[in-house]
Amino acid sequence: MKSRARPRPAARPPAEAEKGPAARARLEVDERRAQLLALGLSIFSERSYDEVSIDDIARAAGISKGLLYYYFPTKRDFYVAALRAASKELLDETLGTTKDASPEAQVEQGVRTYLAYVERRGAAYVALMRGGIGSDPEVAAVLEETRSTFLGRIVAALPPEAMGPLVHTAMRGWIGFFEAASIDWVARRSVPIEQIVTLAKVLLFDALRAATEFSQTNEPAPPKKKRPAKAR
Amino acid sequence: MKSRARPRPAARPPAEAEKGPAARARLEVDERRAQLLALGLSIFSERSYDEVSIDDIARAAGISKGLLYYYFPTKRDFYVAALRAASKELLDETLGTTKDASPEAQVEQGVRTYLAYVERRGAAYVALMRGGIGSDPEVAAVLEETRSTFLGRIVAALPPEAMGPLVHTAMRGWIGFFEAASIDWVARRSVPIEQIVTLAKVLLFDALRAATEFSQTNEPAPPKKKRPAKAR
DNA sequence: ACCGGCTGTTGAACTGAAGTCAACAACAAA
DNA sequence: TTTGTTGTTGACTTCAGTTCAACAGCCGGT
Repeated sequence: MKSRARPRPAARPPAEAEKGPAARARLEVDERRAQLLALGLSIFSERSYDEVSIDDIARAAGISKGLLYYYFPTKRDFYVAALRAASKELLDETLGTTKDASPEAQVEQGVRTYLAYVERRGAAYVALMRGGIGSDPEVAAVLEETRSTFLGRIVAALPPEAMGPLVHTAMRGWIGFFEAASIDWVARRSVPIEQIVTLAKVLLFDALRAATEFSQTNEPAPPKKKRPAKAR
Repeated sequence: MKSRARPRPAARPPAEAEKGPAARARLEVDERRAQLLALGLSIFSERSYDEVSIDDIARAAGISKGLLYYYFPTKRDFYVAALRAASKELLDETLGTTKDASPEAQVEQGVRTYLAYVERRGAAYVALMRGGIGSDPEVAAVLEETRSTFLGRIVAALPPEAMGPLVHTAMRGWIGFFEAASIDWVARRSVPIEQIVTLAKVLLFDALRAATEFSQTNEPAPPKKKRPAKAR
C-alpha cells in the first residue's frame, strides 16, 4: 500500500504477454555482464559503433535500455569493455605454455596461436583490434595496451644488451607488420597458414638483426655481415 | 519529412553589431570548403570525433552551424572529407619524382618523404591515419584506399613473375610495419631518421625476398634467390 | 538605379538517440 | 508474512546532429 505517492508516471502495464524467448530473468551481475559483453562483441563485429543504438543492443539482449546503464555507465564504456574483453582473450590465449623452447620455436608457437585466434574470431578481430572507435582516448588505450603487452613479451626474451631505441621501434613495427599481414590473410585466405607463420618468424629475426646492426652506425653498415643478437 | 506550415520564425535581428574578427564574408564554394577542411583537419587532430561538436567547428570557423551543412551533408561526411584530404596530401607528396633510379634509391626516397610528412603533420597523421572513426565503413575505405595505393606503387615496381599471394601479404604487412614504426618514431623521437629509413628499406627487401622464397615451398627454404626487385 | 535571380548564409525549430530516475518485482533472510 | 536488497523497467529529459524557410550579398540585364 505504501502511500509514497510521488510523481506518478502512470501505472505500468503488467506485461502479462508471454514473450516467446527468454522472459525477464533475474540474473546475477556477473552473468548478465558476461552475456552483454559477448553480445556486444558480436554486434559490434557486424555493425559500426554508431550504427548500433543502445536500443538495438537492449532489444537484442532482451532487456530494457535502462538495465544496460545499470551495468555500464555509458555506451562508450560498454564498447570499451567489450573491446577489453576481446583483448584479454587474445592475450591470454597467446600466453604460450612453452617455457624453455628455442626463441624460434617460441615465436612460431605464439604466431600460430595468434593466427588461430584471428581465424576463429574473424570479423571481431578486424572490427575491434583495428579501427575501434578511433580517436577515442580509451579505445586507443586498449589497443596500445594490447600491443604494448606483446612488445613486452618479445623484449623479455631478448638479451638485455640488445635493447635500444631502434630495436624498440623495430619490434613495434614488426607487430604492425603482423597485424596487417593477419588481416590481409583472413581477408583473402589465399595463402596457407604455414607460409604466414614462417614469413612472420623470419622477418622478426631479420628486423631484430637489422635494428641491432644499424644502432651502431648511421651508415648502411657495409662491414658487418650477419650476427643476430649479440654483444653491443 | 516535416514540411509543416512554417508560420513565421519571427524577424531576425539585423545583427548590426560589428564582430571584431572576420565578419560574415561571402566566400566562394571552393575557398570555404578548403578552409573548412583545413580547420577540420586541425581540430580532429587534437580532439576525438565526438569530443568535437558541430557547434564547435562552426564557432571555430566563424560561421553558422547551418552553413556547414551547406557544404557537407553530415558531420561524418565532413570528417571523411578531411581525412580524404589528408590522405591525398600524403599520397601526392610521396609520389616521387625519381623515375629511373635504382629500386633501393626509390624506396629510400619514398620512405624519407613519408617520414617528412609524418614529422610535419605529427598529430594529424596519427589521429587521422590511425584510428579514424573506426568501424565506420567510409573511414575504413579511405584508409584501405590509401594503403592500397601504396601497395600498388610497390607492386608496380616488381617484376611480374615475382608477384604471388604471399608477396602481396608480405607487402601489405610491410606497410603495416612502416606505419607502426612511423608512429613509434614520432611519438618517441629517440632515433635518428636515417636509421628508420635504412631499417625500413632493408626490411622491405628482406620481406620481398622471404616471401618469394617461401612461395615456392612450404619448407623454410634452403637455397635460392637473392635479388628480386628489378623495376619493369 | 531598379529589378531579379542566383547562391552563400543564418537562426530557430525538429528529431532521435544517449542518458536519468523513481517505481517496481524477484528473491533471500528474518 | 514481512522486510531488505538489488536486478529491472519505462517514461522522461537532455542535447547534439540535422532540416528548412527566410534572408543578404553580388552579378547581369534593362
